[in-house]
Amino acid sequence: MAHMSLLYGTICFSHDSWLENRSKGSRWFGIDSISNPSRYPFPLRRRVVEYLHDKINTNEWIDQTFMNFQIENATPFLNRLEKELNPPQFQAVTYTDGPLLVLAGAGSGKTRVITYRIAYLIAVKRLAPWNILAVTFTNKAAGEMKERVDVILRHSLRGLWLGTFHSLCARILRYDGKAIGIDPRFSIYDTTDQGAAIKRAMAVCNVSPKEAKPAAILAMISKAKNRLEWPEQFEENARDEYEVRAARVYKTYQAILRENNALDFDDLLIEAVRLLLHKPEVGETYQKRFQHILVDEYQDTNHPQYLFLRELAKHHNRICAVGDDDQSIYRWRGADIRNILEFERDFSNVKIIRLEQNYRSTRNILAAAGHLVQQNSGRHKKTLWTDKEDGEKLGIVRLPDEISEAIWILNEVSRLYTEKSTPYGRMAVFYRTNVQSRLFEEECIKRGVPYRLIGNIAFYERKEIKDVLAYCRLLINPADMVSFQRIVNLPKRKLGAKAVQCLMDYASLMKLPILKAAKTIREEKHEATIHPTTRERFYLFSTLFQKWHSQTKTLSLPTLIETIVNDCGYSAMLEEDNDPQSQARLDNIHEFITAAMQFEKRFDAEIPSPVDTIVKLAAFLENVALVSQIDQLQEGEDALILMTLHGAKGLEFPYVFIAGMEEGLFPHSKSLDSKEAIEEERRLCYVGITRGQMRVVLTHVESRRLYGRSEWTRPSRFLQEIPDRFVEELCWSDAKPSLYHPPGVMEAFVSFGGDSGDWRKEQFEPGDMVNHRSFGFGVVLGVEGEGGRARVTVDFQEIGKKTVIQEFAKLTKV
DNA sequence: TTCTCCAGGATTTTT
DNA sequence: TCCTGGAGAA
Ligand SMILES: Nc1ncnc2c1ncn2[C@@H]1O[C@H](COP(=O)(O)OP(=O)(O)OP(=O)(O)O)[C@@H](O)[C@H]1O
Repeated sequence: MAHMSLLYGTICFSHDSWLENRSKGSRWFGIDSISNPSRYPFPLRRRVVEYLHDKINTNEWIDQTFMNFQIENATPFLNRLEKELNPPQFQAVTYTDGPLLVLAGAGSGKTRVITYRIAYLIAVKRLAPWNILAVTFTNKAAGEMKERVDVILRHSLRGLWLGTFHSLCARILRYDGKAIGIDPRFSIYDTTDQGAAIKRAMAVCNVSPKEAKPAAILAMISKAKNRLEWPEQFEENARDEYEVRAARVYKTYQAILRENNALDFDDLLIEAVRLLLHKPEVGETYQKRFQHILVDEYQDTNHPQYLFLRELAKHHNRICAVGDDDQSIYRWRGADIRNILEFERDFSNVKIIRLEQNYRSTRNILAAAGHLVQQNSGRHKKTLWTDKEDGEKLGIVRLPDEISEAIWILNEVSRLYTEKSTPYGRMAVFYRTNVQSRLFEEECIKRGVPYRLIGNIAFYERKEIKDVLAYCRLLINPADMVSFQRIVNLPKRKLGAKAVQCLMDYASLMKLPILKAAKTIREEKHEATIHPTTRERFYLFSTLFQKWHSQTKTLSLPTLIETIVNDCGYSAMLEEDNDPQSQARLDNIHEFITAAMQFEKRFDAEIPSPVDTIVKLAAFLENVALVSQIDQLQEGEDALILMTLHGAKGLEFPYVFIAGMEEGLFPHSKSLDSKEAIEEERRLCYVGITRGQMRVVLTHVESRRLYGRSEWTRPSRFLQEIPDRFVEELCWSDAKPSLYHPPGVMEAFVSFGGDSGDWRKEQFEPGDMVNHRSFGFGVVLGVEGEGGRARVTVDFQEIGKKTVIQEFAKLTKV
């Protein structure tokens, strides 16, 4: 993540013309292209190095003259590589004569190859980090890789471009997007923001949300963008009336984004591609610069990403991609498997290396996964072997319902923890859909098992955080109407929907940034649609931003955000209202401010020259916009990992539980009617199983509750596709599960087997103040049932409303 | 303009 | 089952 901040080194903000020039942002937020390093704010020596690097491209000269890298003699390093890599891996790391594709199964060390290859290029091939571009699937993977390379090399990686496609494209667009008319202050719109924009677009086009779901239109637009179809072509290709109207919405949507100076996730990619394709002088700079390109998880790249790579690799033709077609699980969002299958055709003189030794899993796990994925058609046959022992067979457990499923898995987790001293962090529970996480979470809470829930509602998608972010974004990008609309009346400022709509129309008409419109509308004598007092309120609102903007020179980043939160009345609003969630919201905001503080620390460490806080804010926002959910995984904390199967990609755990192995859930009901979709689900299962190092357990239930309705289910076909000899059926206790257990009975049964004895006979009543071991204080709202088995609903100060089982929660009256 | 209540839809996966 | 958003009243 630290690398993110580098790109802001050259951004300059000028205070004089704030709010001005929506389209010619350069004056306000001028960014020097990397091709013009004359204003590079680094110490002189670096500046010269990079300048020359760009101009003459000779590493040797740079090395001898300036580089302060302390790389030992290359020979010990090579010896080390030979020791830590097997021969094909070694070959993949050291082959540098042309395009290279590493096609290999799970756990064969593909990521390891990328990591060592970066180190090799720097240490042995004497490339400057500056000349390397590496792409990973998540920011977390990028961070880890950077750390690994750091450890291997022990020298500065400054200048190395390592990140996700989205973050790298954003970076390029901030530098050079202005060549294709993109203001470098652009906001990045996530799904929620897109929703707001598409609704507006639909309103403009007279398409009601009833006849077409906004999400469906967005999906169509995203698909079109993945094919690089602009609204015009999309309209030409429209096959029916519906698509014609969709095309109109698409066009309007794009216009709105542009007006707001915003890009959505897809735009980041396709605009970067457009830049590279249509501005050869810009493209060339990058093509020359990146002598080596490395890509992990290549099987899940989409068409724009492929074009991005193809363009960048044009000059040096040295691209190294690694991937596994059996692990392609993102075709539903446009990933194109042809990228990896036709790699040989796409680049010239391609060398293909296969890795066949798996270092991760036991034989049973590997064989089970292998047999499963063999059911798929049209795949590359791969050999995968291991010199590990057979290990335990895969466990398959049948349970009566989803509650006992959670109980069973947590029993197992607790058992591993107490009996085998397995740290929680070495165990993970995977599931197909996010809803499933809830029961596991509740069960963890009941038992006091520390857990880490990955995904679901990402921290930065929480309401309160998005609100604060909207204030920040508006401060950076005064044209951002989606952010404006979000917070202009939050806290309440008596600025209702109608008035806001009028102002936005006015801003569009006058081609003014929305914030500027809010400011000037007061003086606008001819604008009769908005009441003068309302105009005054808009003006008042705009002065907030003016004030903050004038403070960006003096305040630190966290203080600035704190000032914003206080000045705008947001914290007061939360403090005053009686919603039990408010305290948790405030805490989240503080956590956000702490994150800003940490970010600033890293930023300052990387960019020594003083930088205006608003630049840091911009960098921080970008960092925030592009973090993915998996990025929440923290090292060093011992907690059970809960996540979707998709999130599990690229990770490994000694103990893996996969829950919900039922037809209609996994494979998901929406995938049942197409062979391709089923095969993708099967690959997902393959990915899940191959995450396991020592033991994998698959659970399924007889009946599952969905939307409050219980459904009978059938075991997933994937269970049958694993040959019996790799599997053992487990019972959830010594007794054979009978056909039907009411959930309460199950729970009681299990709880007596576990560590009980601590539950009290104490009776709670609504209104009682109680204390909970991990949730702190709260007020009882309601009680259901009696004694230790009672379900007590408590409104906790810290985390809000929760229902707990008395005997597990260890509640005490205060 | 804001608040409250009710209906109806949702959850497949995510940068 | 829970949440969102729309409609209608204050
Ligand atoms: N040559 C090796 N010697 C020892 N361990 C290795 C070797 N190569 C890889 N490993 C280990 O094997 C495990 C899997 O490696 P890695 O994650 O790089 O595989 P991968 O092919 O990227 O896996 P996947 O595609 O399933 O995500 C890691 O724990 C890694 O440290």
